[in-house]
Amino acid sequence: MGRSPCCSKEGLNRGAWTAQEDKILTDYIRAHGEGRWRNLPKKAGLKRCGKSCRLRWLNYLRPDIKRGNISPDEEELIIRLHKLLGNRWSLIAGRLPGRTDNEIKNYWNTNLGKKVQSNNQTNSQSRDGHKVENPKHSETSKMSADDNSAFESPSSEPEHRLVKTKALKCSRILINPLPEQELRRSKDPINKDLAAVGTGVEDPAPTGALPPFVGNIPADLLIDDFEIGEICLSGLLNSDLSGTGNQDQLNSNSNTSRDDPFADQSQVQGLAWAAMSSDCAHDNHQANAAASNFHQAFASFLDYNGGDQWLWV
DNA sequence: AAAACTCTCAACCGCAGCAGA
DNA sequence: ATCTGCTGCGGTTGAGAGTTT
Repeated sequence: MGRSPCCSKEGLNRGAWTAQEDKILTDYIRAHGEGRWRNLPKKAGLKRCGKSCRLRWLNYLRPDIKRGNISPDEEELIIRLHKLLGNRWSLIAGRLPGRTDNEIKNYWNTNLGKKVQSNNQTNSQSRDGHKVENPKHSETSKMSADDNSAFESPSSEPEHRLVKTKALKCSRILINPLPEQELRRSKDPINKDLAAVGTGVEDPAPTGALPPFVGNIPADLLIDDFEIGEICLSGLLNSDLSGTGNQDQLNSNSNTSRDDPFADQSQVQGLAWAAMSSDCAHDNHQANAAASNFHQAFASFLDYNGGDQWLWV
């Protein structure tokens, strides 16, 4: 039983691509666009499986691809992102324009994994005065995507970062920046606009008429087409993850922050800002109002989604 | 010079998620 | 609700290049 193979392997070329195959594929995609990979080889006249074409295009032929020469900045970002996300190579690649998940994965496995591992060992040695064997971290490059050890700090000190372990695509977000009664009272068109902050979509249904909850979702948080992981990452990446700076601030809030991940208002506002595209927030007043409401609404949203998909790292 | 060994990275594989029927 | 097909992801492999002995 099982699934049928993605394509018949018979009569297909395998292994390294030739320059001619590259040209055929590139020309075809330029003419017809990406996608429909399964039918692409037949239509383009390539003796390759669709999957192979997709991979070749995404990892090698795409015009916007940077190849090689990963800069120290990029390297540092990869390390930080890997600490946050583990082996979520596609998410990491998404933060590095022009880099592919495959390239980053390879780079990690051949360079950074070893580097990070040796740094951890050095830290362990210097901290404890002797070498400490840490099997989990000695296997960094072989970690599976589900291995939560990727989120563990080399230190035994608890850190307090919240990471969504699974990417979550949202379809709509509406942040109601004012108490419901106020909105009902107000006929001010600005307030009407405010009700749509964060959506980038057409005027929603009259916000004052919204029920307190839509299903289990608080009515003041409806979400439109963005990745929750993106929001969190934006906030987190704008902070110093190296264990100083904002990290200290986070730690100092740890008593409350474990129960309420966004107890730190500045973090909340950062997240809210990340969630709102500039074309949605018409001025600072709106943005601030939305940001403060985002706090409560997002916390409710987290509860709604169940805490089990969120990890403290 | 050449055999042995190591490293790099493009490509492959299997699985999971999603959408549409 | 279930099935099917497509796409995307992460782990793994292996050919070829580079280095060492």
